[in-house]
Amino acid sequence: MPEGHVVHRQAKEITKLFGQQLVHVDSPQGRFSDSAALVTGATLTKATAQGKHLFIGFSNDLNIHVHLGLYGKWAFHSQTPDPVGLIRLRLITESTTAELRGPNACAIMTSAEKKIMLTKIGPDPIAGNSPKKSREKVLRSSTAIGTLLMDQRLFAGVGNIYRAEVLFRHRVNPFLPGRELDPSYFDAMWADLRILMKRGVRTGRIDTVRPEHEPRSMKRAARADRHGGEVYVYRRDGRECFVCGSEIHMAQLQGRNLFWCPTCQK
DNA sequence: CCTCTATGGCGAA
DNA sequence: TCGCCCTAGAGGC
Repeated sequence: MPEGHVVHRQAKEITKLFGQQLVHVDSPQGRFSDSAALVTGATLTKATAQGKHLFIGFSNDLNIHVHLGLYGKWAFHSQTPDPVGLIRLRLITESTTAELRGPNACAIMTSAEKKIMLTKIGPDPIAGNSPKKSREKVLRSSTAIGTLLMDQRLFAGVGNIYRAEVLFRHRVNPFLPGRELDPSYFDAMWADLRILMKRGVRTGRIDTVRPEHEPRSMKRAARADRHGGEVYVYRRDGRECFVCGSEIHMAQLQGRNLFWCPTCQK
């Protein structure tokens, strides 16, 4: 259940474990069997990420496109375990096995098809893509900035946690229409997303709390919310804001839970 | 054991 | 806006 930083980590991991090797590809579950047959035995060249999309490239110009959605998961093993549960896709060498369960998307595509898909995904802060077009669209839009931040054509790889946290860190109200956002705030938030998400790629967790706001009562080693890091507002509804002490609020926005501090983010 | 929830996104209505 | 995809952990009984 990843945001973009996790997918970038997985791309690096798959490249490290399988890159430039002949890989056996199969689908114990069966749903990917026909496609797996098209790449099994070929050399896996490199895995790359754009936003939350993963592309696993093979020497025969085919790619496996994976999107984990809410439930998808990769598991890596140093042996080949007997398949347990529904495994959509396996990558197997003599020394390593990767198992993919529950992805939203898992499909074969040519490099030409991959290229078309990439044009639809939008700029990724981790990849260092230019936010110019996103900036123009956001600053013209009547849609709430909290909704725009979840639009993968504008902010590829940003998910519900980074959305809530970047808005808090810049004290921006989630319901503010994009066109009422001061342009300097767009630039500051994009730059901040780059920092936060690249840190997430390194550490594998989402940490957004500045040192001066860290709650004193908690030992550093003991801190870590359920998502694996320490945050200001995500899933902290009903608890005290680290900055002002107000109660963190939660509301539904476009079917997703939104968290913010009504005092800090007026 | 059961129910609820989730870091996502698609397509139908 | 809703249902669905489809998995696993948390929490209640």
